[in-house]
Order: sequence, then C-alpha cells, then structure tokens
Amino acid sequence: MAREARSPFAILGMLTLGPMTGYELRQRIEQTIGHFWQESFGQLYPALARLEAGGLVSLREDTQGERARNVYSITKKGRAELRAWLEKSPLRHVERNELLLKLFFANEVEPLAPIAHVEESRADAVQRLNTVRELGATLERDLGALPAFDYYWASLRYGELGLEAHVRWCDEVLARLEKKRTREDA
Amino acid sequence: MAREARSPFAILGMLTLGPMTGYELRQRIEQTIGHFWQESFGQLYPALARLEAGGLVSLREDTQGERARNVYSITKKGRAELRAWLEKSPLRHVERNELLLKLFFANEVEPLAPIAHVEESRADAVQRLNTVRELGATLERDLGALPAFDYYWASLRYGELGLEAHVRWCDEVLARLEKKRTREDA
DNA sequence: TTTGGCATGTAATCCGTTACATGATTAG
DNA sequence: CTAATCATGTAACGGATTACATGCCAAA
Repeated sequence: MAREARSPFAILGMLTLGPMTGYELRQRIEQTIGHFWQESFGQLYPALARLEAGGLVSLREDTQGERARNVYSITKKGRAELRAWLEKSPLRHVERNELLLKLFFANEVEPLAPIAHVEESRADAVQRLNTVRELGATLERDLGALPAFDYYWASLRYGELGLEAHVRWCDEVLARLEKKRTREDA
Repeated sequence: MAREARSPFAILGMLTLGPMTGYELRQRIEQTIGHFWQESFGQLYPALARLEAGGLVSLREDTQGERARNVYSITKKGRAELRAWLEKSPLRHVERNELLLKLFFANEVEPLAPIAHVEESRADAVQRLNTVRELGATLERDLGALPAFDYYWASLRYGELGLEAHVRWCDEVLARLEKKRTREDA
C-alpha cells in the first residue's frame, strides 16, 4: 500500500555520478535537484541501509582518513533497477497547494490577508527566478558539453518557465484583488 | 514535529459552504478544489472525529432518511480557527517532481524513454487545460456575481497559466531531445 | 437481480520532518 | 579556543494514500 518509495531511486540516481557518503548525498541532492527534490537524513540513512541489504548499493568503510566514512557505490543490480524505474511512466498526482487553498476560502477574512500572501509569494518567486537564471548560465558554461546537459537544462528551464508563469499569475490576481478592495471600501 | 496538519482546515473551509457528510465533503472537494487539493476517506473520517472532539465542528446524526448519515457543521470556534489559519502566511515547501527526477538521470537510458514521458505529460496537460478553460466559462456564468468569485477565479487562472507554461516547456524539451536523438543516431 | 452510488470506517504502509544524540576535524 | 563543518545514525510524530471491510438503497 501507499505510494511506491522514490527516495531509493533518487539515491541510486545520485550514485551514478560517483561513490558518495550519506552526508555528501544530501549535499549534492541539495545542489543539483534541490529545486524539485529534497531528502533529509531521516530518509537517507535508513534508505541506504535497505539498499545495501538488497544489494543495490555496496558499502566501503573508509577508515584511512582516520574518521569513519561509509562510502556507497551503485552496483550492477542497482543500476539495472534504476534504469527500469527511469523507463516507467511517472504517475501524475495532484500537488497540494496551500496558497490556493487559503485563497479559495479567503472570503472568510479581510482581503488584505490574501493580498499579502500573494505579494509574498511573488517576491519569493522573483528571487528564485534570479537564482535559476544564474544557475542556467553557470551550467551552460561548465557542463554544456556533457551528453547529459540537455537533461540538466530541462530541469532548470522547467523552473524558469514555471516561475515566470507564477509571477504573471500573482500580478493578475493582485490587480483583481486591489480593484475588489477599493470597490468594497466605497 | 512533522508538518502542521492542513486537512482539518480544508475540511473547515468546505463546511463554510454548508453542512455536509464526510462522503459529500469528499465529493465537493473533488469538484471544487480538486485540481490542487485532494482528501481521501482515510484522512477525512479520522479528521472529522478529531475536529468534533475539539469542538470545531458539530455532528448531527440524521436518521430520518432511514439511513445513518453523519452531517457535520462548522462551529463558531471552528470558524475562528479557520480564519486565524487563513491569515497566516503559507509556508513554501519544495514539491517533489518525479518527471523532472526521471529526466535528470535520463542519460542512464535510451532517449526514447524520457521523450515518451514528456509527450505523455504534454498530452495530459493539454487535456486538463481544456477542462480548466471550460470550467472557467461555466464559473463566470454561474457564480460571477458572488463576492467570492475573484478567489475562485484565481485558482482556475493559476491552473490555466501553469498548464500553458507546462505545455510550452514540453515543446521546448521535445525539440531539444529530438535534435539530440538524431545527432546521436548519426 | 445486479450494478452503481451513498455512506462510514479501519489497517497497513510508507512519506517526511524535526529533534535528539554523538563525536571528530578543521579553520579562524 | 571555539565555531562551523563533516559524519552517522535513531526516535517520535504526524501526514497521506491505498486497500480492505461492510452494508444500504435505488435504478435499470
């Protein structure tokens, strides 16, 4: 029951980039796919243990640096399972949107509240849009020649187009709500 | 620990539209906010029981129709808590995106797989875009005069702009991946 | 009579965050 | 010396979906 676990596949995917510790996994996930995928230690370490038990990753305990480090690598079996998963169609599921939920029932409160929510959301989106655009420039410069570049580009372009649309939506909604507010104040 | 529960507020919000059974709640949620918010019975019934225990909703057992129906209404206390929640800024959190995850590691598989995923996603978005636009027309005709109309409109407009952006993204990605495929076949 | 809709709920399982707990190394 | 970073884990808690379980009523 429940949804199929996807954290293990995110881990296997990251391990195709090279062997890593759990700690490094968390960092690299944050740096690369962090805009649309996050993992916490509470997920990572137990998931790694299960993957190792299933033979999808192998563990090398690294003691040469004096400090204990558990370095994980993807195995042949792990790579095969990852590929099979990558080829399966992703199932769409409805993302809960708390901002929209608060807006939908906003007639219960003064218009100033939803207006503030949308303004905050807009500011946040503008800021993230800048980050995404900067990241896009760096990525093209540094990794533009890699075969995987098109796929990396796709995820950034998703963020860019999505955030642009979000900002436009905020502007349209704010215009309407301001109009509504002056209308009702009169 | 864990995130604040939001299902109870979705329920309270729906109950501002009138008293309802758990079954009706599920239906009306599906019909109205279903594009960005879903609730299953596994959430609804326990949540309703807790809301009643806390005095945020009141229960009237309806036996006049011979069949047992538990009709819930929002109480004054419930409405006050709903309003307080509606005024608080929604916390943004990163939505996991399985399509992007599969694309990000798509270099592990043949390009045909990610192309198929994006094509499916595009078809799905186009279909939902049609639905949203039809819904928008009906909404304006039927509820255009309500004070809450602007808020209902906002949620539909969100879907419309978001889906348009998504379709555009699919087209851009497909163009790139097709180019990549012919390049690599040569 | 059988299918579909109305209606209520529980159980299993996994998702996911936050807090707790511990300790070594490194840079300022 | 001390703060930040590296590093590994567990515990607690609640969120959320899916499947299971049950049964009535109405319409075809």
